[in-house]
Amino acid sequence: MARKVGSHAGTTGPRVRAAALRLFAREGYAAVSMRAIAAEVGVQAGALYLYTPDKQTLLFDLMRDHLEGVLAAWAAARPDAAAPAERLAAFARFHVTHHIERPEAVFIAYMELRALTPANFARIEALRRAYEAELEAILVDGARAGVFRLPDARLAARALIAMLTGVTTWYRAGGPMSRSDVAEAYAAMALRAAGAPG
Amino acid sequence: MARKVGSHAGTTGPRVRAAALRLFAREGYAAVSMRAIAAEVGVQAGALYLYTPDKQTLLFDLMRDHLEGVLAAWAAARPDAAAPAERLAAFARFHVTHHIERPEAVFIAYMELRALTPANFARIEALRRAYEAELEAILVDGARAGVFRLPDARLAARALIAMLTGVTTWYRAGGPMSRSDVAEAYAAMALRAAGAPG
DNA sequence: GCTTGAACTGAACGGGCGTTCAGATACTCT
DNA sequence: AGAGTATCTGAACGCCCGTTCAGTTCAAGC
Repeated sequence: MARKVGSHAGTTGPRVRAAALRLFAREGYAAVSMRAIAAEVGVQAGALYLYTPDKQTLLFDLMRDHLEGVLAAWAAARPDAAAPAERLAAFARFHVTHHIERPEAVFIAYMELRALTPANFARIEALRRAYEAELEAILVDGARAGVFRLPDARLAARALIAMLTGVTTWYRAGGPMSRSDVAEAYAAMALRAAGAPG
Repeated sequence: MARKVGSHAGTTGPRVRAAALRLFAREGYAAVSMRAIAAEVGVQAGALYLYTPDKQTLLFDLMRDHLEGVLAAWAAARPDAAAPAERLAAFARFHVTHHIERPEAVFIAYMELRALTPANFARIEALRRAYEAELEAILVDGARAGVFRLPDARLAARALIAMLTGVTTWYRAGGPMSRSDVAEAYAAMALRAAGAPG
């Protein structure tokens, strides 16, 4: 037996990545075998190697795609001309709504860093720092303008990102709060944490 | 060859747990073999089974000890009679200073939940909820007294714990900030995020 | 100093791992 | 219709996994 009916790289490739995303998030990279991913797709393990050179690259590609997606989406949503408080609120709302929609990718990007080879880790870290720098720039601008009261912009950026990202650990669709309710609540807390007046 | 010179269960047992803690934190539970832990201790893999019934229990014990330690330390430090704002500041300072000292245990307790069997997971989750409830009670008291402005106490408790725990992902001893500097900065942000006046 | 039991070794168990590859089949293009 | 190629199978490679256990050695108590 060999090629399957209806098989097509254009559909199998995405299904491989989707299965890997789901399984890596649920069980962890090290605990997921290529055979398990293949079974989820409905294929033998060897077939996966038509779509990724190896397991490590599969993980790396998922992380890179996620982080590049976050950066691109923020670049498109970013209100450049607004005042710092408005920019911070926009960032918080964006971060929560974007992350709440893709908890699996978020989980992987933050938890499987240690599973990356050093070279791949460096590339992912650079993307993470670039995103963190976006928030830090807002905080620095606001502190300079005297509208934020912060102990330290770098520390505050890290604290706020941790707070905002934490939403993915508990939010489940179908609960009492809508996504925009949650985003608004987090944005209000972020503004207050930054010492914005109001 | 068999028993080693100077061997003693009173020293090997703790060394097994210490090695497991370090390796689980660095590589992840699934990626660490019993043979790797044994090598770290300077022993053969079979000897580990004098100190733990199996690998799963080793992980569970590390998590339980950590969480019970957090709860006990907070129970000892907790200022019961103080006003909500002072209690929140105390909680934030305690959480940051306690967690900053044991980043490996914190990492494991938050990242390896998925590696637990369902029964063990339930027991660990109960401890985590008990700790979260401590913070939530402070927030509820403060909101009732009108001294905090919160969207939702449960959401705020989760957001604040995520923010405070995030310190372990970046703080390294020997940096420009002392541990108490960091704890103070986080406590100030937590108070502001809760809407405390000042 | 001898005995006894605690501490540990080294080998083995069955099984799963990531990856490769020759061969078989289904689709596509002419 | 036939050729060529993209897609997938199934078996195999060497290696590592968690756990068990008979046997060996050290340390402690009499």
